Amino acid sequence: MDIDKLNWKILRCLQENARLSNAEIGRRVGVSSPAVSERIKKMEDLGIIEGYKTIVSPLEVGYQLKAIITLRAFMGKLKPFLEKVKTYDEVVNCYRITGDENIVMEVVLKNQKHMESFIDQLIVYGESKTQIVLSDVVKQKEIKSLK
Amino acid sequence: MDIDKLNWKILRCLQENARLSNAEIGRRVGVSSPAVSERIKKMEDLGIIEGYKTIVSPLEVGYQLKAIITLRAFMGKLKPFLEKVKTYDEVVNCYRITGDENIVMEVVLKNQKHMESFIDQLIVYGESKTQIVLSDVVKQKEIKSLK
DNA sequence: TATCTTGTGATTAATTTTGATAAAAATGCT
DNA sequence: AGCATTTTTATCAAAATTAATCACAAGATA
Repeated sequence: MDIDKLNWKILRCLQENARLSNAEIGRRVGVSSPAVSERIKKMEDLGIIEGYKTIVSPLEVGYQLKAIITLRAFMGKLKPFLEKVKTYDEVVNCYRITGDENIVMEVVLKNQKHMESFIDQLIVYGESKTQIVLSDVVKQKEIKSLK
Repeated sequence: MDIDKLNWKILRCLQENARLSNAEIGRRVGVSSPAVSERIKKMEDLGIIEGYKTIVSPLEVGYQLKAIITLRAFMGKLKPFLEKVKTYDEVVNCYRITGDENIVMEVVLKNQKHMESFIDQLIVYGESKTQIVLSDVVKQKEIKSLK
């Protein structure tokens, strides 16, 4: 598909605020609202748009800590972990990666005690390394059109 | 603020699909749409809701690679980097962390050449370590109410 | 020329917003 | 505790806005 200038303009609006109305987007990008609606639907169908998420502040809802945890899985333990990780409420992002470690996760935790018990759960799957997040430098930045 | 059962129900809807109408959310959680509207506005004002983002597929728009890059900043180079990183289109997430490395970033890249030139830019700020993302195991999972 | 795509404008249905009112919860006083 | 007052928050209804759908026109494609 051709993801043209107009679609990028629409995507820029939607990435910045997914709850904008089609009419408002249309006003901003200079096209009618049915056109916006149709283009959004098509981008959804094509998988360009994967979804619309609300960003909830972990701090405001009681998660005092954020951490990056990497895991070097034991022999035969990677696959079981890939299944198990989906059930952890604490894990907001998890990637399989190349290199020494197999997994990197972003997790939210209530407090030190919660962190301790969470890390304890990982022991059976491999060696984990925890790095506490001090601050968000860049958060959920939009994806830009490439030249 | 009391983030009660009803607000969590609303947040669950919004995290799953930020573009649901207030009326539809109201139907699902059993209140009128003005009630939903008012509660959402209050959660926005209080910073519980940080925003509404559209998730764009990096692959579908031409970014073939995703990577996790950590940076161990040179003496005096951390602060300049924290400013510079905001200007990088490739960086979709960036955290300052504890431990050996100071920074962990999630980046999207067009190809190997692009990766090479991006990593080259980092050399002046510190030692970087790059891990290619093989797959998303868990992506942007919603934040749950804690018991 | 014929066909396919995509935007516009119009119509109708649905939604949001606003203000008025009522119910519920919290607060204060005896 | 018991009761009245205040505050908060929900509902309802009307008006304004928006979304979905349609026919049709303008370009692009074959």
